[in-house]
Amino acid sequence: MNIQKNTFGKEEKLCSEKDIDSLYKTGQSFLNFPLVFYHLAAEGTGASKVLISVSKKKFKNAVDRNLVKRRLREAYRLHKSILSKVYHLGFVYIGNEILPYEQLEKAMVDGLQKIETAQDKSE
RNA sequence: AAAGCAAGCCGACUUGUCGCUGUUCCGGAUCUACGGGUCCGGGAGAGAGGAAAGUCCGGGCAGCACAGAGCACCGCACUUCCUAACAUGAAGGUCUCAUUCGUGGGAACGGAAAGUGCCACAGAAAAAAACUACCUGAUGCUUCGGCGGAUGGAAAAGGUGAAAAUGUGAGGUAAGAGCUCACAGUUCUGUUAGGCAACAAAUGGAAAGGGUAACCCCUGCGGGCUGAAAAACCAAAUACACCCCAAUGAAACGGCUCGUUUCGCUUGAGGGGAGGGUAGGUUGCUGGAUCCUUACAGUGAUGUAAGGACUAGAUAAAUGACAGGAUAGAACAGAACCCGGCUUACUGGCUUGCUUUUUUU
Repeated sequence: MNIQKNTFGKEEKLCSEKDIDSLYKTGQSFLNFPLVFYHLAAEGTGASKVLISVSKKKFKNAVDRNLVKRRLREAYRLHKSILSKVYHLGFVYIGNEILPYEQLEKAMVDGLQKIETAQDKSE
């Protein structure tokens, strides 16, 4: 059990168009199948903000997109304590099939750890 | 009992842990114009569908447009009814296809006697039909027996075709013909009894030169355009244009003056005001042609009355993850302003009706 609560409220979601633009243009990215991670160190305090994207091209039905997004959100919620700083993050799902939660969780953990080490190096 | 067909209904359970979005209550902090608002913590309770989908029709609602009328364009087209409205709704009629003869499906169901066009192939001819064969038999020729076939008649026969001028029989005729008659069929129409009506039965009269309106067209009825990314409100920084104040000017170089350069003096440095409304926020937004139950009316769609209920309101978009139990890793699938209908997708199950087979009485 973490001391910190594993919440995921509205203030942890990346909504502003400006922030999304800057994340895609100036942020760094890498692939950890089935996810592409975008990350950018954010200023200020508070919680990291997260953007989750599942393409309409890959999943035609809204139900399928929602399922994948929910699983990704759950995986992030349970493992976000890996991050030590404040970031703007973007997760883009590029798989062609709906993967079980176990695989998504593993990919999420690896990805978050990579972000952490990459940011340490750049500083 | 099993199988098949049709119609209708249900559309998924439960325990624990963590988590998400509204509502409401309690406590604390903070702001206040004392109405309340914001934030934090905790409790309670609520939280996707029968199709939420496709966006195919119709309406509410909103904005814009709008004297009136006509044309064009688009849609609809048997009858009556229901409805806020529509029909692709209900009930019925007609035609048509299938049939186990019970019934079920389909209809692109106003007009071809307003006009135009078209009717492949075949056929003489596809709309005012003469090819063969039939009747008539001029002039001419003749061995006086006839030969020949102009002209005209004729839709009865042949063959072609999806379709050839209503069918059969009789009379009639030069040969024929609805030319006449009998029976039958088609269209229009009068009367009588049925039905609100479409229609349909009997009976009388009239007419008949085909199909195609899913070629154009004609007739009748309806339709303003755009959709919640509509619309209303609040509104920071930067930039933009406007108004006001403002001049023997301003800025750069320079320690200062002169000077030089640039800008301004109709085009405005600087200050102020008031705009529009981009990021974002609030309203729209969920109490409604609402849902449930019962009774009554109706064949039915549906309507009326009474009682009860409040039942998502998100904004990158809330229902998930893990572990366990029950046949079990359960189909199609996720609200986005709201409602009525239609269409399409589908797991498992239930109910009703009909048919067939078997068993029992």
